[in-house]
Amino acid sequence: MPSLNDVAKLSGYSIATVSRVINGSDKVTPSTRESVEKAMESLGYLPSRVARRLRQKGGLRHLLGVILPNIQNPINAEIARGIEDIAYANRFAVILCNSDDKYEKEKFYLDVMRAESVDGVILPPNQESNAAVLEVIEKGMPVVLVDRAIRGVQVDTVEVDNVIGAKAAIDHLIQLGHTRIAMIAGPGSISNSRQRKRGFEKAFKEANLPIDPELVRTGDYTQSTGRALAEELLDLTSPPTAVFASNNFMAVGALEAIHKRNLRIPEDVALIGFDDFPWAESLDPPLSVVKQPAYEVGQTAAQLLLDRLSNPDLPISKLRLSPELILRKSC
Amino acid sequence: MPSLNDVAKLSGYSIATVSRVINGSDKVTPSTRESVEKAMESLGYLPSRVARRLRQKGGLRHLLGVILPNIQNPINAEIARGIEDIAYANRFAVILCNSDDKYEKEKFYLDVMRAESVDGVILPPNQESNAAVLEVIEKGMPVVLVDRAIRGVQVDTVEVDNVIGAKAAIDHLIQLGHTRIAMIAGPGSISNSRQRKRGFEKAFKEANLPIDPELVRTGDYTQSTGRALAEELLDLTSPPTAVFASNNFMAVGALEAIHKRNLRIPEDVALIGFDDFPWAESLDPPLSVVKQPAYEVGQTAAQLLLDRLSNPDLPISKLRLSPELILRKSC
DNA sequence: TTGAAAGCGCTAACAA
DNA sequence: TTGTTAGCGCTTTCAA
Repeated sequence: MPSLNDVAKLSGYSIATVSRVINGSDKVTPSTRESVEKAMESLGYLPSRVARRLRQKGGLRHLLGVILPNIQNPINAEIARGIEDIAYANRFAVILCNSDDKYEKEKFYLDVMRAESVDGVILPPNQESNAAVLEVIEKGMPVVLVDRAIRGVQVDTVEVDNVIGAKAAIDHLIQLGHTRIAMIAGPGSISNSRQRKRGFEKAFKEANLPIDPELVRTGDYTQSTGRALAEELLDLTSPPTAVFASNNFMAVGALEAIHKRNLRIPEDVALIGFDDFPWAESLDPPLSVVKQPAYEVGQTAAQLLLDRLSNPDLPISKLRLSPELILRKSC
Repeated sequence: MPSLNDVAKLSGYSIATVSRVINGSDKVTPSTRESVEKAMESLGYLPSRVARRLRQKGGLRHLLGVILPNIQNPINAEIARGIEDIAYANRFAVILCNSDDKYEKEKFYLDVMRAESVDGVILPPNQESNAAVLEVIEKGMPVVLVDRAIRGVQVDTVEVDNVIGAKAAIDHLIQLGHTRIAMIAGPGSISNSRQRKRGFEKAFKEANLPIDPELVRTGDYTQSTGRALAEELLDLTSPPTAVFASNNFMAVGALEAIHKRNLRIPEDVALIGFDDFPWAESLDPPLSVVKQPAYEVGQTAAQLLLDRLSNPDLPISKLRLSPELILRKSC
């Protein structure tokens, strides 16, 4: 790979002048610029981002770090895409990692981000990783939290209003006349999961309806626990007439369980899930969901990070985007 | 961020010695190692991957570049995950980019990869980008192609046997007694799409069945063209009794079109798609598909790249993994 | 076993 | 407007 030096030699100018041409300095004669550019062209020269990052301590490195639980979850893919589109528009590249919500992986990748001196990191922290995230923030790394919040620090955050989203779903179910509404909740260690449960409870409270603790089960956001817990629920002597699943995978699991028992949806059991996905419409029946604006979450987070990089003194933003209740045929 | 120098000062040794400790050289006294490690610990020192990449021209940079069309396609997410799991196991980080199959984006990201001096790049080339990909390969960058092949170079490639996969689907349909089988094909510019069409044709040929050109339509791998083309097909005076869609999105689009006309599946129209996805089982009816081993493709490609890095003289591998026909309820 | 010093490719301060 | 030079954090000879 040709270096600055090669270009300098070929063009007959110094490396400083070549550097100026690259960086678009206006202190270069047009004719100089032209011959330098010609030299770069003929060598197929490309400035090394690595050398640049090493040197230019103040400036932008044009590299973002993104750590998500699992890119195979459409919600994460949407967030990643939102981030990447903003990044690309600003000529940033993205190091994307999957943490599986495992502390060890998240810590490893956080270290990678530091070691790569990325400009900033976007991630949804989980409870266990808070310490590692906190440490990175304290070390001065710009961080934007998405989807999940963290306590004890002031840091840019883009969340979805999970309480409102869950409440809207339950409100609708109650309006439909349901009183025995089950919730397949997510892990208590994840803040969005706790919030969705709170929305569930709030809806009951406002409607002056009692919650049957037997109808509230906790899964781990996978399809298999969704199925298993729905089966438990349907086995109850007094089973629920409606089920609210706290994420996309568990909703599909619940759907499978209901089908397996040949129950009609929504006549025998109504079903509503949190998280929309490209095939929700084509399910049997088309699944009603609370749709989070995941793509916008990604976009907003990336923009927030970029803004912070160009202006570190900006006040901290804590954004909360609104989910949308999409009624299809399952309730 | 603390540097080598800081550690050297604190520990009282030179930067060379500290470097040796970091790199696990055996030419360091245990007691020296211990005090250096203590210094690193107390400073929270992390070697800069950037500086290391700049200096160490021969060695591994522990950074991979991956360029995929769109991470929101589950197939790409699976490939990405396969790559990442192998990368993580070997302590590599991954720069992941979405090209949207656009030449401009692919070129930009290819430049980024060079500029970041990644160890190697994994990508599915599209026809237009071949020149850019070829250039990168010629510049000496290790490249592994996935999913799509390229002509005119010897380069490591991991493909899926699309011809066999498509043929298996059509064979099955023919066995079921179908003769008017439609194909919703993908763009001719993408090699896997051409291969799937070839599989379709081959099945007809072997069965001594004529292909009605009216039943072969070309879409662009999106849900909307899948729907539109399926509608065209169903509007025919002599409509098909079975439809084969060349990818997941178009299959779902076709499913929607069939539902919209209240046709029964598979009684009125049988449907089979290429590409499996997490919700195919929960569709109405559960969708029969040709499943590509996308996760394995990713894993294999990453392993191939890692092998090549550690041994550049390895012979070129051209692997072709087998897809699997998964029969559910739609045919 | 350890250290001094060169240099990877670049930016930026200073000089001319 | 252009060039010289120091130095970013590291690895790697070469010497001690």
